[in-house]
Amino acid sequence: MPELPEVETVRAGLERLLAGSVIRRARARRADLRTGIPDLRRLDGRRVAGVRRRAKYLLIDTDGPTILNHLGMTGRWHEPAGGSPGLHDHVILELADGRSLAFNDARRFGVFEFCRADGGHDALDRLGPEPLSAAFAGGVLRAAAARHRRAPIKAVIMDQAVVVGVGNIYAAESLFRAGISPALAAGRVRGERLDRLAAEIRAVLAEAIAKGGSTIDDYRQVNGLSGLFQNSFAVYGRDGQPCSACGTAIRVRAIGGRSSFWCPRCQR
DNA sequence: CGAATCACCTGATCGC
DNA sequence: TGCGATCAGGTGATTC
Repeated sequence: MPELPEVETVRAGLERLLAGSVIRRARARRADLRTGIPDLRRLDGRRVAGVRRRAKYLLIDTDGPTILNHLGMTGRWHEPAGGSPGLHDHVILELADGRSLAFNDARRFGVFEFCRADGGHDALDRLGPEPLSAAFAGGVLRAAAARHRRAPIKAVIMDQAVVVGVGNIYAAESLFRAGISPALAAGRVRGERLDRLAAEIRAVLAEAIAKGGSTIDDYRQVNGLSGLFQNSFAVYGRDGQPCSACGTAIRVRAIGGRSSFWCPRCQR
């Protein structure tokens, strides 16, 4: 579900709601999600310093532990109606001012753990550069394509060890903008085209953040609103519809086990 | 080693 | 209307 733009939008919303607030009582309503949930009593009485993002992970800093949270496919943060938890509200943060926040995750592919304040955690150790940082320089995709030359280019840009934050939607959209077929072996994409692809990844992610992410089904901002970028999709979910650039029908096929949408004329 | 497949879990949707 | 099959935005373990 949530890729970098959605996680960044949730980060901003959580920051607005939580920064400076004191957690009166934090509790998990089940023992685990994708991984075990630690004893959240360590958060009781702690003040939230801020909310950061690394890749698709949220890091919620307090004057005690730092929370490491991944939204998985269906994770959402929201303020429960009437303050009482609903179906799939797995973690409840009751704040000293009377508000409460819930982490809801129907499929339980999410993560709710602690990590070191410096970000030390197994899940964070092998992540590639942030796509919107200077570390995502020209050579990153060239090196990755050389290393994974037989893999489809779409699988390479979705590999979180290569560059973080790109999931199935933004992989499809950035490949369309770069004019590259998602199934093309990475080793057969010329260096200049990889540089163009890196630029399009940055552009599409930045545009999507500006629109509050993409809402297909589950994803919501913390304030409950949908994102808007789904209205800007060129190919994702548009199989059979005419390409906005050339009119050719958009196609869909599984690549690397994921549905992949592309224009067979614009993308080679 | 790299690349492909499977497994985790619930819910929405589709075809019959 | 009912029901089983299929699929969904992610990630990590396993298999080839």
